[in-house]
Amino acid sequence: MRVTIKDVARACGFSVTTVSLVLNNKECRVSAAARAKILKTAAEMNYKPNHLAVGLVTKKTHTIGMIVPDISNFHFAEMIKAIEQECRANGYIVLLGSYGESDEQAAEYFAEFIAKGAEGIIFAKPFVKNPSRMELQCYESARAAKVPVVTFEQGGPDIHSQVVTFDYREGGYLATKHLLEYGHRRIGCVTGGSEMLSSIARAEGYRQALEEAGIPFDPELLYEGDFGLNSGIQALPYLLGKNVTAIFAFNDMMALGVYKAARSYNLNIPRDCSVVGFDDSFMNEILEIPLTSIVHPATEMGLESARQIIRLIRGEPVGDPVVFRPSLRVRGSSRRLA
Amino acid sequence: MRVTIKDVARACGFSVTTVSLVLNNKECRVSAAARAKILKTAAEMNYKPNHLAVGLVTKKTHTIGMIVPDISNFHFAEMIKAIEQECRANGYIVLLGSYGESDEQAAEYFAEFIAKGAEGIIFAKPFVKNPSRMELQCYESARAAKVPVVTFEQGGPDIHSQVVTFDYREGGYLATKHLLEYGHRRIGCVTGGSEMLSSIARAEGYRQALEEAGIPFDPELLYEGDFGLNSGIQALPYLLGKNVTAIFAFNDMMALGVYKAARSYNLNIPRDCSVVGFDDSFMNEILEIPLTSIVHPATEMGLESARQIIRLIRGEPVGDPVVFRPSLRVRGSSRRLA
DNA sequence: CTGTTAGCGCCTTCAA
DNA sequence: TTGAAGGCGCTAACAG
Repeated sequence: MRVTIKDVARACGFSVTTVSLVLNNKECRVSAAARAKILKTAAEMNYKPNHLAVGLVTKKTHTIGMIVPDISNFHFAEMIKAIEQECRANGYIVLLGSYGESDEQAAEYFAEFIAKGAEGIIFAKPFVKNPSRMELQCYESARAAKVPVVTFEQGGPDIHSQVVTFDYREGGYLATKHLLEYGHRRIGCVTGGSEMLSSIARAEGYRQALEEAGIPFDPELLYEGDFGLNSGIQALPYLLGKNVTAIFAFNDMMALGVYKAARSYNLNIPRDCSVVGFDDSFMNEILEIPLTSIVHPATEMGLESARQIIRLIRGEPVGDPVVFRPSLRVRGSSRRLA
Repeated sequence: MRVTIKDVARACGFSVTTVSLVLNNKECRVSAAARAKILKTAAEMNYKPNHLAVGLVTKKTHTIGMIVPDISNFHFAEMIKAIEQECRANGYIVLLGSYGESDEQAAEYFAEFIAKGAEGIIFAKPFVKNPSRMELQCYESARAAKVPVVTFEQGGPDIHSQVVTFDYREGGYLATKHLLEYGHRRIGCVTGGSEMLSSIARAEGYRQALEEAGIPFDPELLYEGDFGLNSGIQALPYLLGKNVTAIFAFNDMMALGVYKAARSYNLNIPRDCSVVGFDDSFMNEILEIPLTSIVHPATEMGLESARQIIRLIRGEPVGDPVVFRPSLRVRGSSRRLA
């Protein structure tokens, strides 16, 4: 098959040990002449170490697992890109898995990646109020295998992970406050799943802003979505039926759904309805009516998560959770009421 | 560390061999009682085989490498998603690498994935007229290691890969013909790199359609882009300066750039200029003026590439290159001239 | 300075 | 029906 270290050793008349020493740049011992000769023959024979064998003995695979719900979602695609680049820059290779809606699938990937020797796992799974057993099992198995994990939210007290997160509550607050300042009083929301902590946090920010403005909270103005395009499409008629003048979509994808639905109803954004999104994906600038949105920096968060997992792998100190702060980017989709 | 097969063997009083036999479902030998007991203790101890060790001896890692230029690009994100799902369904895990513009980076990933024991590689790298040495080296090293490769274009005769491709020429032809049928006579193009075969093919289709319509080809109407948003932004003023009435962008991303630029010039699509894209990403339907585009099915092509690489790995027959045919999806961005 | 000897965790003949 | 022994390719003590 492939050329092994043994072949190289035989070819240049040294022992396997010496060859290994040289090829791994162990500075110690070994004469310059031997080193040169070994390097030369290894190169000539196009020797490449078998990482499986190396990993088996060193316990280092230079591999990081990354598990996301959906690769084709803008936010995760950007994040994956940043993670992959940072990992590469540090000599790590990325194993990729996506689980869609399935906790079970996520847990399977978790186990699989650990079995494959991943030295760390970046796990982009939103926490819900009551995590499933499958989900807890992920963290449990990682702990047992001493594989560090980075998540994008703070889990419960029994969940051991380094956290790189975002102030979703503040994001919800900023978005709502912006619409309030523009004179809107009936503001609809397209939320994420009702059990999802990051969605609940946005909703809290929304309520707080309303409260500060002295506007009573009306649960009818919340339409429960799932962060997918269709949620936005379905939310628009519902919310317009509630006489909202503005819609805060808990992510950009759902805001795009609102856009799409608006076209089919012959409605004009922002004249007939203001829209604020959440994520600030690059599409927002390209739309005919650019989308006002909360900046949720996928690239920076991905980068930071990669940095953290690498520090953990190296046993370097990692400090407190990293919390990214939201900011608001105002564009044409939100309009000041007369 | 983790529990090994040896631990399980000791715990249930059988030999490592027997345990291995049972855990790998080798039907032969082993009493039902032994089998049951072994299975039970393995589960209790939460035994998970170490894939590195398994791979070292079986030469099977159940891993497939996937190398793309840019993860966050719609087209590749969708493709990656499909590949990941198909691989998972067949018990393969995906290693992900992106190389941006760098042939060297691509080659590094290639070597790295092979060293990590990838059993096959899906390589989404557009071919250029004169492939660099780094690039040829990728295929060479794969051949040497007997690792099958799937590409999305037909390479030269010395490039050994299974091909899952698309009729780019026909795509260029259809897009152009559509605009001609709508009465356009000066049709600008935003192309990809001038050396890139798939861009050249689109341009050939464009020329053929013009020729059939008896319109002389004017090289000034080609603006050389790079498949990125900015190319489209820059192309618009250039092409309008050449008095085109329609623009055929060689991918959707550049078409979006044209959209964005159009807004800043206060131009209306399709009134002032028709636009046709290429890829038909899901955004096209969401735009205020939905984008007419050539359907370039990322999901299907990704799926097929995964199927092919798996067949190759299994040593199953794979037949001729798979060629996807383009179709045109007409939407609001192209307009019939009076 | 260099080679010998043990494994890493697992699978697989071969022998019992 | 089961177990012992060897080896995958490599690193790392430990000797020379």
